[in-house]
Amino acid sequence: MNTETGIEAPKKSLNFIEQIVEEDLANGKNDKRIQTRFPPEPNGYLHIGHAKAICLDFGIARRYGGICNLRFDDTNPVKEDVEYVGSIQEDIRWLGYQWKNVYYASDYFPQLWELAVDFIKRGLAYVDEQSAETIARQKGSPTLPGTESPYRNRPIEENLALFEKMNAGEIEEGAMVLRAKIDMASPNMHFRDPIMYRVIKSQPHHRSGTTWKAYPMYDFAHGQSDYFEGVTHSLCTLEFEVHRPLYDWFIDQFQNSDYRPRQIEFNRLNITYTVMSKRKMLQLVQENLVRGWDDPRMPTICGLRRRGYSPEAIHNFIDKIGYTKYDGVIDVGLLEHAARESLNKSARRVSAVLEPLKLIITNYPEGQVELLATENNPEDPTAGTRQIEFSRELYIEQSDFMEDAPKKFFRMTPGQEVRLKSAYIVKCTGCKKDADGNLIEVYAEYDPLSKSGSGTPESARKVKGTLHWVSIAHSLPAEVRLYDRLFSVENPAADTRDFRELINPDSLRVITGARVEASLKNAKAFDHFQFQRTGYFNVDPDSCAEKLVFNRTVALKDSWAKEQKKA
RNA sequence: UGUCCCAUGGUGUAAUGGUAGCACUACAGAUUUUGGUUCUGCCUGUCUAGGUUCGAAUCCUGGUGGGACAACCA
Repeated sequence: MNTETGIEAPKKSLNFIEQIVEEDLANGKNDKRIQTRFPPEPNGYLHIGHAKAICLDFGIARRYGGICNLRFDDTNPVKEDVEYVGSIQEDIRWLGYQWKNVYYASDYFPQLWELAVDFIKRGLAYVDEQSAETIARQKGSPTLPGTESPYRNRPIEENLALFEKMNAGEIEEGAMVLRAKIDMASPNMHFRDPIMYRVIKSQPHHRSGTTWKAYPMYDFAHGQSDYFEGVTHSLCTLEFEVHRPLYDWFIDQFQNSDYRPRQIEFNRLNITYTVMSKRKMLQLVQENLVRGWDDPRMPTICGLRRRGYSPEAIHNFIDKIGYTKYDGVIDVGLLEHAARESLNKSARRVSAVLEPLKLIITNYPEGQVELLATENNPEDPTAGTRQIEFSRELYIEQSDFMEDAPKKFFRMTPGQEVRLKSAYIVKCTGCKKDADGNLIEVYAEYDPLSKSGSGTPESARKVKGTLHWVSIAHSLPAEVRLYDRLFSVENPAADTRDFRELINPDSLRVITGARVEASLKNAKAFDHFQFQRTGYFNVDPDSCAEKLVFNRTVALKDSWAKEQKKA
């Protein structure tokens, strides 16, 4: 998949929604028009679950030559904020999609009002002035029918007058609502005279200000908005399945042509070791349990972006998980795999030593500096090479040295040869410790004939291990942030404990003393790299010339670590 | 003692009445100047009981298990 040009990868089989769309097309439904919409409520940042919906909504339109509009579902001024409108648009664009039009449900307030008035005039709606508690009680339960409101058969003129008052500011919040007159005994709870309008006076609307005091509810606004816009396929998640009969009912009351939008529900995205609810994410942010909506541990689009995920990685992931009606939980390993798959092809390989240990090449001339050529990306022949500095004093990774090593330890240990990546083969000769037995430095001798790429028999020698390194004098200090899963249990949502108690205390580990190669000096925010043998990293926006800051997107697979765990 | 939805290896997803396949994971091996990548091999699956059919993962019925619905949220 190429998100830049919008070319989708060829697919072997259709998901159930694509099948419906193709059938509709084959049957000439809606004049063979395909129109979808992405309808976020501007009350939070988009997350990977939204990305799944975005890929479907925009993807269907793109694939079948239709259009997809962005519609902000802003019918509740209490919860919504302009703050989110911009970030939502930015995230959609970043994913590689462009909407045909931007709409706001609030743009339809006049039309919806007219429609509601029409419902009243036709005896399909009434103003109820009971309290929320009373209305809830009368609703019955899923197994018990409800009872009718005493206001249910109010004269039409009275309903019209009260509805006007609701919007004129003459009625207090909670004092009156407009309800559809359907069936209080319906086995579907949503048919028990659902609320169409409520009064909100405490908060101005982010777009319409104080023009309106009565605001439509989701069930009355959403389907009608779809209808006004000409949506043909209204795709949403499974929890709206029970709403569909009501969605259809409202439209049945006024539609006057063959056209009608069709709601289709698919499964929500759940991923192990994270939470996908806006409410919980908001809590994480507000209670400073993470550093913001774009904290790299968050499953938000901006968090994943800051973490170093590419749009391609997210598309790869979404393609792998598919769309069904089965409500499962995706292994976060699949998301990580998608990141590696994408970054492996694109990330420039660089040397970075996270936990430095001094290595002295005792037979290398003091003061000498050599420039060595090294590949930028072995997976991409067009990526070319660059020069790196080699000298007598280097840093290697602490974990790459062991004084008493097991047989399978193919790294630096006294008496064993290893290759220094793109440089020489060296043989460890010993190490030095302080009075407390702490390792200070390691010594090795290099084989001058073994220079990488020199073509000598010595350079072609088979050596078990290859280590990454940086020249001390030429390396740059850096802060490196290592992330792990935010939660320590697979499914925080299913846990009985408060989700905040389940946060992984080691989800962020900051390394301040890392050393990286000189070529990273001018790396810019969001540039991504592979730190050789370690993982994929990108430059955090906190980074500056004085202090480079990197985020670990995802570690490389590590079969040595696996081996050690077994032991 | 309601309505609606769902059930295929550990996870996710195909097969639309005709050989249960793919991806991830795990495991084993080959290659490798990243213990990465790549390649090969391999384990594991149709919730259950009936029925229809020459033939059922697929259609029907009953069970079992899971989920959604009782906001003046979306």
